Amino acid sequence: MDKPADKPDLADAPDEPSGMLLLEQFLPYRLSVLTNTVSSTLAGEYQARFGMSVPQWRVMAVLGRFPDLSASEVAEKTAMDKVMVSRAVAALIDAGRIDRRMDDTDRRRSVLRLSAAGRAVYEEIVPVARAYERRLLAALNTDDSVALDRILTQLQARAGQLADDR
Amino acid sequence: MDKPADKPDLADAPDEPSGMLLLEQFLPYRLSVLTNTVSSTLAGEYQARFGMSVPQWRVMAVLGRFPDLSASEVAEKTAMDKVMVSRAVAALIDAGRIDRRMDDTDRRRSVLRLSAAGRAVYEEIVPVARAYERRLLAALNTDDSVALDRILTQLQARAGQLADDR
DNA sequence: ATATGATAGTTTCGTTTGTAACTAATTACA
DNA sequence: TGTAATTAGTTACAAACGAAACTATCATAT
Repeated sequence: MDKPADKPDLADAPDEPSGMLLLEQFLPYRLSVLTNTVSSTLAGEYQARFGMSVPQWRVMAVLGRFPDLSASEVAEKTAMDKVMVSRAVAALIDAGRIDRRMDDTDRRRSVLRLSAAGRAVYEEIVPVARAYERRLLAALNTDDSVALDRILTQLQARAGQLADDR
Repeated sequence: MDKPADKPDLADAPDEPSGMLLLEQFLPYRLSVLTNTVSSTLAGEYQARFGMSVPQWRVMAVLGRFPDLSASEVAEKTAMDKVMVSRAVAALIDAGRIDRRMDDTDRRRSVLRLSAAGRAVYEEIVPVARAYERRLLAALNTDDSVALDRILTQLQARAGQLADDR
């Protein structure tokens, strides 16, 4: 109560006058820059080689792990919306990388899985993706790696709540 | 090498067979989902109220802190490319939120700063942005907050390197 | 049965974005 | 000097995206 409310402990933080915002210390901004760097670098690895977009790769990634999902199940697991899934699926079918068959008991649904060619591509990309992640995480010591896992889980949960209460 | 490779127990178990990739544990994916959640929630706060896009807000944020930058200096500080800065600046001038004057000693450059109206908007948004960040970080304990700051710095540095060696 | 509403997925349309080409001004240097 | 190479910033065009409208099928209820 007696603490002067506007003198937070700025000791090791570069100054940030309370009427201003230092973009380079602002968490949403830092996350955005990092994510852009990471995902465009990683995307570069498979875009050039396989002509595949990020949404397409996400669809393949989830079908590689969970075969026989419907498009909306894919949407749920990839955090993509159904329009984007629809377009990615169309392109992947066109490229012969996934197969679709209609569900007999519900003819609105279709069931998706990697084709043989699709699985071959998947199995080439997975090690590349893992290698990238490994090189990235090599920047952290073991404790920080563990902390990051926990932190991301907590931030995502909170960010989800904050998005909901509006 | 002799490990039994085929446990048919793929259900929901968080193990990650080496030929597969569990999207929900993959760092680039988790970063991407978190960033989308965070920045669309935050953007919602000022888009509705001020009709301002994310790129526009970034330009204002950096000009609020560092007046009299050129467009390319803004680009550098915001991690945006010059085309996007050009468009955001045009819209902001149009909305009367920033002023531009030509540099006398180099007539290619122009020098940008918030107008009075722009500063008023800036001063309304800053507390909203800070409040959001504070609520987000409240999900973490002090140690993890400190760790996150360090981790983001290290990951960004590494991601930058990895992006360069290609 | 048939009307109502919900769900799966696609198409359409306007906006945003990225790449490349462009204009204009400045610097390098021969 | 004068010509080539850089740099600041804009414009043009095509691809990517999100929101909303749409088609088709299924579920529910009267």
